[in-house]
Amino acid sequence: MSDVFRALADESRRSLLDALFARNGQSLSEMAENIPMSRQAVAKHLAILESANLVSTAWRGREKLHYLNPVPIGEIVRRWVGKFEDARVDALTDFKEQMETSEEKRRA
Amino acid sequence: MSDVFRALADESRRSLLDALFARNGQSLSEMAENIPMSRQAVAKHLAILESANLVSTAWRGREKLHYLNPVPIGEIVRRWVGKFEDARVDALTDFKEQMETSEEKRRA
DNA sequence: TTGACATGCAACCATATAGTTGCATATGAG
DNA sequence: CTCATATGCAACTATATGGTTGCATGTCAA
Repeated sequence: MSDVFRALADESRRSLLDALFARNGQSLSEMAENIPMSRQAVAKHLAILESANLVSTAWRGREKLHYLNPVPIGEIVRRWVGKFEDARVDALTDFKEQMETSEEKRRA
Repeated sequence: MSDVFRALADESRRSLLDALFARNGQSLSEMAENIPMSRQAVAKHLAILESANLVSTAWRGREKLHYLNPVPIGEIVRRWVGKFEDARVDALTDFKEQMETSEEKRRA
């Protein structure tokens, strides 16, 4: 999971995911053409996304095709983000109560 | 949004969020006691979380209390992650179709 | 007032990260 | 076969990041 968060932390990588979202199954050089970065840099980013399981790859001849794999993102949402989402109301309630308490203290 | 992703990328920061989830409204030194890191390092992490709007703070006397703010996480889920989640079936379908196509090519 | 406690600020360090360039290798086309 | 294309690998650089220590500032309590 840590790999997924770190992979998503970089803007370039997120735009690569966006590019695959717009058109799935692109080759490396194809993706490198549409981003102001060297092919090698793009290859590194894609390798990171691949090792985080956010993209899957398949060779077709000498081309390496890249496919979006949204499953890990969904897992993160369910396992980790969902926890905090559920806590929303309680957290805000706690916060307000705390503010009121300290307000009383201040006045006292 | 970029700030949120980068804030969540670090394991230490995620465990700080976990700590606040376990008990909301902790002070800096309180949080620093429960993590093998200097108080100053924890302060930096909390500042990053605060500027990403993942935690809110309130002063009570000389203590700075930290509160979980799950709203940005929810927004990211809806605006960005949700997009890829919705694409799941299509992406996998595209992938399979592509695999079959290349398989046919290979056999031909 | 004085001292202890909570936080802030700044300098510094080691390593990780994002990017580059150059060259090697493999595959498809003519 | 030969050449252009697609990717991989490796070395190198600059900057970002996560951490440290030391000292300054501010607030509560005796």
